[in-house]
Amino acid sequence: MKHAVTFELHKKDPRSKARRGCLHTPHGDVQTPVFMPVGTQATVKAMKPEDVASLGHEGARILLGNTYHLYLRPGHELVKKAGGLHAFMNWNRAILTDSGGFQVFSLGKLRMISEEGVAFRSYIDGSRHMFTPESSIEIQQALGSDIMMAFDECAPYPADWRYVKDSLNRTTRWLVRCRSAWTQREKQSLFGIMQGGVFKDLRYESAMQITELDMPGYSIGGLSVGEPKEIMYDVMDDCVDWLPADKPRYLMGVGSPDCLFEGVERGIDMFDCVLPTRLARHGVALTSRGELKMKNACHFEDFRPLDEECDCYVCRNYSRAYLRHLVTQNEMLGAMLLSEHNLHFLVRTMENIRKAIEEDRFLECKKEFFDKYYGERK
RNA sequence: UCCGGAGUAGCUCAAUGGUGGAGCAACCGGCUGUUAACCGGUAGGCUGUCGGUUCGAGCCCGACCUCCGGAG
Repeated sequence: MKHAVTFELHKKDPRSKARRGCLHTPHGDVQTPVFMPVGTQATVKAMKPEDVASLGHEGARILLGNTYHLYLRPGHELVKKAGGLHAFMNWNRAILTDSGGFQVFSLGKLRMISEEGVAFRSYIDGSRHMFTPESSIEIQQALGSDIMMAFDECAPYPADWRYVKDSLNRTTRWLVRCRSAWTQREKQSLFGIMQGGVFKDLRYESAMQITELDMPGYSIGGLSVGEPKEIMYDVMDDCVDWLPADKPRYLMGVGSPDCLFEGVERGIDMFDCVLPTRLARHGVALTSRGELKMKNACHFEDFRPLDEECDCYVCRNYSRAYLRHLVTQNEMLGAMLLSEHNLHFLVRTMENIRKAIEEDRFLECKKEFFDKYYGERK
């Protein structure tokens, strides 16, 4: 049977594990490596869908939505009545939904994990709920995303070896149940998630278990949860080798511009992260010369654009002085413009990376980026 | 002019006669499968002025200055 989402590998970088490919989805093709903006509550915060669609030169091709949040509000049944998440939020390109697994971890105190699933209380009204692999898939099928994520447990850092081992084994058993509950195979795909914390033997164990299930794609979960970056890079480096080359590899929750380059170099195809939009709402701009904290007084009288090398709508029309004014006054336009710029910056950076891989100069592209990003500010 | 009220951080206000605080603003930092337009830190003061009472006054008393309200 043909899967809803297939991966086509176009090219491999001769001097690193970086690769160039394409995800074919029911809502269009997604060129990889790709950064996926996060739209947890059926919206990329402070952005109109049409503006997300015109980010960079090619536009964002895929977004994230979240099972946990949409289940609680407005409820997946309502989204289904609306015609699915695409119709509900007016986004006709691809959507990937997270399973709610991460919330199991991040909403720590409100949950209770068992073999069956996770009992938790709503952070909104304290009401009691239960997520199981089956219910997570049922919700994601109601949402109608192109790529569903398996229901997993993202172990915290630090966590001891024994706990992580038990956790990853349960996550694999949950994956088997997710796969059985997955019925709309011609419309939706399901990715498995590798866990194992920072323990390489456990990562290997997890990889062997999930790859045996022959999923359409695999993600690396449980990283970027507080461990030092060097450890994350080291673990990731091995994880990728244990995943099949003909399937997409998705590093969940990453990242910052430097992490994107490090991930691509190690063979990651997909990334998502709240960082660019959250930083934007908190007054920080990502630029080719590093982060700019727009609340800082040094931008008061600076009439240059955020990034003189950027061709986004914001940089073509607004000055740092104006953006600082908006941000310090807590005007919503400040969050809107910085969100648009930051997402454009990451989407554009990924476009540059894809082009560099095609031209066999990924490592040069990376060095050039880092020299500027961490070099002297202008 | 008279009566009343009020003067404390840049602003709005706390502080039984016993080491003057908070919120906001300012300045700085943090944020990685969004409970986050959030969280944290730093700085900022001859308590309107001058006298008096008291061991001790932002606080009690007097005068003056300024502002607000009322009356005329």
